[in-house]
Amino acid sequence: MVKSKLPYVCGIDAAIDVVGGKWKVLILWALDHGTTRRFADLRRELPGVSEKVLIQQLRELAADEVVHREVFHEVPPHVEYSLTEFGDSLNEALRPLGAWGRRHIKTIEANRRPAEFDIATG
Amino acid sequence: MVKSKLPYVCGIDAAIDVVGGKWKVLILWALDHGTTRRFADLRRELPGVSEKVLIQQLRELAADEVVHREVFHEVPPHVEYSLTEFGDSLNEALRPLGAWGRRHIKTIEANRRPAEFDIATG
DNA sequence: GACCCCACTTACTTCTTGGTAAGTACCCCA
DNA sequence: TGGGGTACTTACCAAGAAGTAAGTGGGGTC
Repeated sequence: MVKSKLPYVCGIDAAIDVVGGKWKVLILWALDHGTTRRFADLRRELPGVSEKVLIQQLRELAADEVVHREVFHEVPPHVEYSLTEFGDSLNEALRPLGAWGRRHIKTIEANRRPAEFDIATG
Repeated sequence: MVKSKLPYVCGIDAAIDVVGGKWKVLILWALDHGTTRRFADLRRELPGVSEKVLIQQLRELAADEVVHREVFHEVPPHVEYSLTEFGDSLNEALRPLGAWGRRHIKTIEANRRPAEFDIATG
């Protein structure tokens, strides 16, 4: 995702900057409805993400105050990730866009791979 | 902007793929409310965009059936860009996200430049 | 004839993002 | 003592998105 230059010229610009990483909306989705997840849980829920990138995006979301990171100093210690209220409001704002994408996902995919076939290649 | 791998795992993934270029939401905004614009108009309305990137993003939006490109074979010939109905529905779906970004733009900007000052540097 | 506008196209470079793979440090269990 | 789990960090590399700059080919204007 391409970062917009600051200052943002409009709200969408800013919002997409927050949400534009390859795995960020998926992380937001995984933490929806007040869900709490550990680092290793998220790894398992996002097949294909590397540890490096997952941490990177979690840190960025935390820096944006969208995700809350809490360390539990128990034995053994662990870390829990959840949405902040701010993150929750972001997820709400994303819902119409998600619905649009879901509604048109076939069209979008088709336009994105004009060289491929939808039928099985023999 | 980072492209998601196909097939998309959720609608947001797909939508952000359509809208994720650096200038795309700005183009969508410029063409909002049935507005029609020429290439040169858009260049002027998006200060900082290069011709190469503007055309590239217009072509991608057209390939996604979000933007309509019409050539007028008059003398002199020219080209007009406008939103399709599909693009219009996308803009509608983007509005809540835009409102969220606008509401929190100060917070987002502040979190995005922790090393800079908001007061003028002397 | 020189210059501007329109709508691009092309070649080259840089910068950012993400991916790969390995290492760290600590704990528990058998 | 070897293996597994937790939560990272680090270094290196590749792909792609965007930026720069120049060229194209038409027309119209002074």
